[in-house]
Amino acid sequence: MEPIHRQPLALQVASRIRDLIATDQFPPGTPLKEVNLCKQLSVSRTPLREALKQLIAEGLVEQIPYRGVVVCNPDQASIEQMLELLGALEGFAGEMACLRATPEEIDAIRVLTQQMHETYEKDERLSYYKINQSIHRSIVEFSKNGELIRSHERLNSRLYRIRFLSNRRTDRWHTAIEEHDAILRNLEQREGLKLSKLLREHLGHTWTKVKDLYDS
Amino acid sequence: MEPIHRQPLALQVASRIRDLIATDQFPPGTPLKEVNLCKQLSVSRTPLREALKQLIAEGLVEQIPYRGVVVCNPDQASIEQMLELLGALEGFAGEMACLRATPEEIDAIRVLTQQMHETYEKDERLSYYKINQSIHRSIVEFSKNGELIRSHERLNSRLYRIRFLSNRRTDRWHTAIEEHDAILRNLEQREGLKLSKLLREHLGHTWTKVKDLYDS
DNA sequence: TGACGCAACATTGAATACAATATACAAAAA
DNA sequence: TTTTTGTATATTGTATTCAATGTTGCGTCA
Repeated sequence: MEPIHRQPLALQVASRIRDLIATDQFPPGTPLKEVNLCKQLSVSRTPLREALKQLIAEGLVEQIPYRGVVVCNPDQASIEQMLELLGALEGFAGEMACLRATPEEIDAIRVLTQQMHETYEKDERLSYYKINQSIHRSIVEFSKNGELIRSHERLNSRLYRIRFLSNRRTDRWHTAIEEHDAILRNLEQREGLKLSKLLREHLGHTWTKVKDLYDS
Repeated sequence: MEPIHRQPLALQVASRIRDLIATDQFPPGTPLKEVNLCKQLSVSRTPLREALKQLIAEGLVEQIPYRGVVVCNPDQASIEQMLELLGALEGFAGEMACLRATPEEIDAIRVLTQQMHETYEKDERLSYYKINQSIHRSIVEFSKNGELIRSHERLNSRLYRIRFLSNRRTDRWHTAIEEHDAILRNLEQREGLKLSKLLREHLGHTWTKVKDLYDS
């Protein structure tokens, strides 16, 4: 039987703060002062500090001894590196997915890609963003490699905010959808190497979008 | 001037425990009881708990609520997945290193590979193991992608123990060295794709070695 | 004799208290 | 006026205390 999963306070606190960062309620640079947060979340310092330790390990916040932790503000260079790595991870995941995904799983991607087209027609940016995330996450899942899935998840969560912001830009939207069509096609035909290349390029384009955002 | 880097107690404790796990002094399954460890390391429970939280995030130990944390004992499947991912990471790193490594850096790999040959002649297993680790770590560093370097470092540390144990086996030692020669050659000629393939295969062979160890 | 329940113990989870360190501001000296 | 230094205050780092939960073992009852 499926065991009951408990949720220690520290874990709950951690995911709450993660969300606050992802949704830009704690924008980069925000100092996370322990006593303040304790009051806001109504927990004591111990679980809060344990939660912060997690976020530090994830690279979402950084700590300076005796000076507290602040929300990370990755510079252009490290965002580029993160996206480069994300591309490598997704590319590899795609390669594995071509070997291991079931036909039903590929169907699911087909459905999502179709839905993505619909959001484009209706000009629904938020839905588009979420479906896009789903597709990428699904492909990674279909690699059937738990370690890869976790690594991708962690890195992706650090990029969530910045990609969300860059999603506002409307240029390249159409191209992105075409790329997704190509991704689907290559997955269907289990063309691992081509799919891998496509996914890496796809993420590369994301970087140029983000870069524009920064430069403007 | 170079600032003095402070090392909060929790960090020091974390790396100490990491070492104890890597060197098999805390073999898989060892329960890490807080009060015991506190006495052994002469720290109080708070920094110890924060250190454990880090190790949990790294996947080196696992926690069951109200029942403590134990050293992870990855099964064959997850070791295979970890090595698969490690291969992907190193493969990608090799590709990038071909683009970004300086001639001096490639020289360094040449020296290390030469030293590796010497350890083989002298039958020095431990030195061989360490030089091997250095080479792989260096290639990853030469990718000049900090995120990639950190991801690799973390995953590699989780595999340190198991690879150390499998290093005892003497078969395949010679082949491994030949592979390293090929790796060096392709790096020298900046053949990114070939190098990537080689590194992935190299890690794949590691998996068969580990698997033998488990099966026997 | 075996199973159930209760109680004592062990261990972790959370909160609070205390110590160490950094920062800011003001006062004094050059 | 500027620089320096000392002190007050805020904040994090660490230790200790208290509470909640899980486990074990013994005794009792069927």
